[in-house]
Amino acid sequence: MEKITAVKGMQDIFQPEVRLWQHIEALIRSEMETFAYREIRTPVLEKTELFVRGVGGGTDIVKKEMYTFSDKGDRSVTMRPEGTASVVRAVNEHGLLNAGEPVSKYYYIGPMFRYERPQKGRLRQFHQFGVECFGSDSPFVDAEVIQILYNILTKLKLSDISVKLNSIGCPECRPVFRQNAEKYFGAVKDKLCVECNERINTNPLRIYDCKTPSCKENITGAPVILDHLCEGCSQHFESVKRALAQIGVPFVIDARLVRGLDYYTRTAFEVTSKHLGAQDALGGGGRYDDLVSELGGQKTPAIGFGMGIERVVIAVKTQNIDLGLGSGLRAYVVPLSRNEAEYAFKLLDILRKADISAQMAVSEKKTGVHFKDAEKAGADFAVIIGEDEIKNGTLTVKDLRKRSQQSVSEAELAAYIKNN
RNA sequence: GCGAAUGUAGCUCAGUGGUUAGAGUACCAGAUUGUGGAUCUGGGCGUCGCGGGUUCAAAUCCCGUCAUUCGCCCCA
Repeated sequence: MEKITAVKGMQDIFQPEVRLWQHIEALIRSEMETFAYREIRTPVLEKTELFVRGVGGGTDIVKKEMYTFSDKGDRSVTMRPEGTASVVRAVNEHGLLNAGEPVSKYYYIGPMFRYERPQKGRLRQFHQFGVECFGSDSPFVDAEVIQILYNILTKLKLSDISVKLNSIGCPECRPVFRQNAEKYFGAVKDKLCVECNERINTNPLRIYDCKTPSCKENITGAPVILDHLCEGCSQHFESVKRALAQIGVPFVIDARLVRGLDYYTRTAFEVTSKHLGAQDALGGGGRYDDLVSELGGQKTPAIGFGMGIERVVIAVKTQNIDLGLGSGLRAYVVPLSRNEAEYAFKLLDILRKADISAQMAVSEKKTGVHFKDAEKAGADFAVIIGEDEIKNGTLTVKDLRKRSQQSVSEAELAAYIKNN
């Protein structure tokens, strides 16, 4: 029989790593609580049209990376490649932005799908934590959103992360920049790579982060978007910088930072880590003041980001960060022979009813092996019941970390374990 | 979509034409018949990714295929 394996680019997450996932998720939820964001859960499957219009028909995501297929009613559907479009759709569909709230703040955690060639930190099914804040164009909201991402990564004890910040302007100032850029790059056209030559007309911003050496050389001296910001965008950008400085979020200006999705305006940011591979962004996002209206809602300013959970996991693991995540198992109950098994099962129940995570040895083994098993299971204590214990009416509780043991009565057992 | 590397024991890997394919580690048993991070002794472990070809003989060479990994691209 041929073994059935997981689909390419999709992976199983299990112990001990799943512990880290749970920790990250719990941290996200508590952080969202303090920042007053509420969870939103949207379907994994959406009408294809949503992403074509939302993400942008010109992006690689839409052009070649979507899991798109026809359902039995011959409707084209797509497994979501990112979260923002879905949230905007949901929010429009249910009129959530008309509920009278000053701002509507949502977050989500869930799987995303992109049909790409897998490599380190890049999968076909990956998980994103994302935040979307609707209804305000205040720079404080930009700062708040960036702070959320920064806080979470910092609370995971990640070092060597850097927050990159840029403004890519708005529909008002971008055309001017575009003209200048086209003029500049047009002049040095033959020194740029093939792809960049295409970018001159399609998306000149992308030339700025091209890695081809000859392109890099010719970028020096090229017009920079930051010099072309209109009065409004410029002031906004300055305010965001001041707000970040005020709350102690360190950042660097990266005039070459561009985001791959079409919908961004003004603020663009990204957090990178040195501990990943070529895919070094842990998360990124920006402002999208026109997306809500482009998807049929009222004109609503908004900003958000997405964070790749797999990448955060990689970063935490390669930095060997100790987050103090144990197995969670406290007690391992060991009946030394069949004669004590029933009593052991009763003890197990006592512990569990006291909300103590407990497990019981179910096969007869040498005592030494039981201790090994208990350690392997990650238990803090082994509770031994043998002939002697039955005779004396006590239990032997061994602290596997301290390697010490003590006689404890049945009545004291739960309290003893809780207190040690 | 393009480029490169790698697929041998649960894990990490050695073995580049010649008997029954090895090591470390992990596992199991015992030394230690009720006490786990040490030592020693013994033990099991394999469709050598899959399919085909060359050869007296293939884990080893050739072709194909699949998978994984890393990079390009792109992005989380």
